Amino acid sequence: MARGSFREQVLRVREDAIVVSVNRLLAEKGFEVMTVDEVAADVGIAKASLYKHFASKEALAAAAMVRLLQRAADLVAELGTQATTSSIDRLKAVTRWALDMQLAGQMPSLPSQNSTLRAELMANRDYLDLLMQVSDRLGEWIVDAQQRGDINPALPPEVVLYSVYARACDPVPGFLKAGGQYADEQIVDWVLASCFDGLATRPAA
Amino acid sequence: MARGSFREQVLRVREDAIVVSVNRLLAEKGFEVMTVDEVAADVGIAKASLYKHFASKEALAAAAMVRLLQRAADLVAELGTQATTSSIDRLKAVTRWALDMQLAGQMPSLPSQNSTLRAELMANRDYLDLLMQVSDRLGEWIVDAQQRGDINPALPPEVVLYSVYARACDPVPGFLKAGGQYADEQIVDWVLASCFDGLATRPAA
DNA sequence: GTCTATAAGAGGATAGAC
DNA sequence: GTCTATCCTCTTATAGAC
Repeated sequence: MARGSFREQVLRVREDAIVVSVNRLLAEKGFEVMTVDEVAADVGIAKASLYKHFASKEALAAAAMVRLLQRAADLVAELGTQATTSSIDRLKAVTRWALDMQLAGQMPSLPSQNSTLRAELMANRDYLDLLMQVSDRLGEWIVDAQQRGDINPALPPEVVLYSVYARACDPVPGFLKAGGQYADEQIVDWVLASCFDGLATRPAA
Repeated sequence: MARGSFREQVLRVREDAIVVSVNRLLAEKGFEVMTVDEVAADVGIAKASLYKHFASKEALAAAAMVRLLQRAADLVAELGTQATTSSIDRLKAVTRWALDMQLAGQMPSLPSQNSTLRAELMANRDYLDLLMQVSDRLGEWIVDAQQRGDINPALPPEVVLYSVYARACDPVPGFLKAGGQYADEQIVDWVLASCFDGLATRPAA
């Protein structure tokens, strides 16, 4: 990918700073509560300047979501190169990454409910392409893990895939962190364990 | 509890109709996207009349949340009378109820993020009392189930409690229902299984 | 492309008649 | 308590100078 002229590079850096701010604010307040004024203030530029870079508040948020999915796709690609890592461990690694992001306040909350953002995302080719790319790869790992006996074959791969995605907006880590008595790593371990091993006691192998 | 005069009974019925509408709209769109105009239109009265019953949009939503918690408390109390039901089965029954409510479009989405509603709820005694009442009872069952070897004793009861609560806003059932190829009961069974037994294969007992 | 200033409109809340 | 009509704030988005 060509870097373009110096001006274009400056532009990309600025837009990246905007998207980083949007990502953080989305994680903190969600799309509806976040205002464009806040974004402008956080970035340190005038609101009108924001609209020179992004056509709407939805486009602003969509850019953050695409960036997030790009990071997920990068992680998935990297895990795919590690021939020694099993599918189940790859799935756990992705889930752990999502939980880490969430606890670091960098996981924008997905709009599962009615929202103008949802409509924008469903019409965004970059977003949909990345989502499918990641989902396909995770789907392969899930099926492989089921064949190897590491994931319950009674569950449709769809159920497993959605369960992994759902960790990104799981309120449990936030509740535990709000309590203030556990370290982030401890929280992630517990949530990971409850997700893959369940709440019930495991029978002896 | 006294029923009061006829006028007061009519009032209660009307307010209940309002709260039912609010509950459904909260489940459908969430607090931020829901508008008071929509509520008024759905109930079939003027917006100003709504404000004779409830002081604000937050109070409106809080009433719906209190009603939801009241139902949860009723269910928990009823389960508590069934001496033959084990703690783990009681916990599963509560979780199943939450999933049923969600699939029926009657589970208002909890405001885990920044929201004026959250502040209102944290100042609402009815809400907090009910929440503590339900949490205490669920907590007892969790500890008992751990002692009986039905719930993983390595998990703090807090983690288990939050995991049960989190099923109320789990996006997985909604995703599966949106796919349209599974019956509601099937979806609930899968989500329940993944919650208590985990995604990983269970070793032979 | 960045700014200041402002348009345009949605949505929460209320006035006042009945 | 219910209505119609209105107020007013907040927020998205843009106009126009530089």
